[in-house]
Amino acid sequence: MIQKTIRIAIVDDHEIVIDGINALLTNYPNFVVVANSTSSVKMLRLLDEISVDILLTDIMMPEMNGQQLAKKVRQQHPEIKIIALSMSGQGEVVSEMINNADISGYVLKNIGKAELAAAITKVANGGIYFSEEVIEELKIFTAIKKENSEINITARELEIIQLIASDLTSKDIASKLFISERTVETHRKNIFKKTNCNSVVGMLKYAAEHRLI
Amino acid sequence: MIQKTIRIAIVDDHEIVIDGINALLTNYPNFVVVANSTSSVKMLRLLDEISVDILLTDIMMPEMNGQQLAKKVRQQHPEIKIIALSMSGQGEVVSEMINNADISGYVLKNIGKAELAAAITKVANGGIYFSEEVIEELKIFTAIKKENSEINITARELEIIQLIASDLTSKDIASKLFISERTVETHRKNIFKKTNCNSVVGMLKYAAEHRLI
DNA sequence: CTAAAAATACCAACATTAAGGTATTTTCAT
DNA sequence: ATGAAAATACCTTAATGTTGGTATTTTTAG
Repeated sequence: MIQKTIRIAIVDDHEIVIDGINALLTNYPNFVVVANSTSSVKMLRLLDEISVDILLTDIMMPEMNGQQLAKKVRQQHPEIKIIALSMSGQGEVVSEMINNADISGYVLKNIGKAELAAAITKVANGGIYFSEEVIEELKIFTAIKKENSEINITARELEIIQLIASDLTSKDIASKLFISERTVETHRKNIFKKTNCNSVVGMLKYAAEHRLI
Repeated sequence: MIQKTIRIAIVDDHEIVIDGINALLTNYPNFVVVANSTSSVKMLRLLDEISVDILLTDIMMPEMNGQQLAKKVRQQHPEIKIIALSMSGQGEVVSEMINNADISGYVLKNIGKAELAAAITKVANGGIYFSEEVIEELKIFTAIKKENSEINITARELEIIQLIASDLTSKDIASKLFISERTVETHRKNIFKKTNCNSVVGMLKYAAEHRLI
């Protein structure tokens, strides 16, 4: 298999990480890093001028985060393949990146030389690459999502949950939503039944676990 | 000022970061990186064999975290100066590192070449170096600590708070602690008064803000 | 040792919540 | 337009929580 040169751009708000990736990639002659930036905004401008095959981007960054950057890049430069390179790999973020920013890969920063090279090569050849841990997180997130949709908390109930979580009494909630206290009580009751709880604390835990608050 | 060579060891569970720091430091001829490891346990063994002036260590690591490593290094090699290099710089961790592991510096990973070099030089010459952001976090943490000590939640009350937070009723707590329900109610009352709350949710928020749970 | 702080326990009275109902009105998709 | 789902509202009873007390024992610091 003939390997043509793969042009890589790197965005990460930590200079150390950029230097690290560069150092990792110098061992591979068919990779060439053509752009580096600690600012996602600057990178977006750079991509208008430079021809790039693969964008390696961090997720948590100031100004513009990885999700926003990825979406813009997909719009403005659909030929560029994106690999997210993050510390955590939270299922929610991964899911959003896949569904809304159409990324081709997602790896964690504890990645080694060989794995990173493999990921880049695979994505450059039109494939996808997701680290083991990322896939795990995604599975967990998908399971939570599924459970949420099965339990089917209505929008109004969600609103009530969030108001309870912000320390309002039933009376407060009733007057805030211009409904009767009885109604709030009914919603409470239904929420408790649906979430299988018998106290506010339990409900809040449920809500936190299911990313409702 | 004559600069003698400074021997540096680097521990970070992310290969990328190690490579990055190495890359940053190659510009400075009086720094020499004598040891690298992605494992804190391995680094501890390495330090028995190699002579090192400065240990740059991550905080969040598997097996043995930065705090534990720093404490052991202080005991076994008191001549080695330690600089923590972390993503977040949470006040609590910083405080613990200073008070229990006697570190000489704490910088964040968004640090640039010049600042890292300055930090290492300063510490190598017997000084200390803490990033601006770290000092800020430390101030916030100290303020919370002070507020905590002023409000003076007793150990028993803290225990009750944590049991409430884990979704136990007063009755449950009473039987768990082998005390009367009345006593639990009294503790509850006192906690609410001290924290200026009038609901469990408010109390939990207070507890979360003040790092009690 | 002693005084202060903390933990313990109880009472009364009122407020709120939980859990069981039933039932009407809106909203929304077919 | 119509039937199902959601939101609305009310009732009752038992349980739990809140708030005001008082008071004894244990621990701890000076």
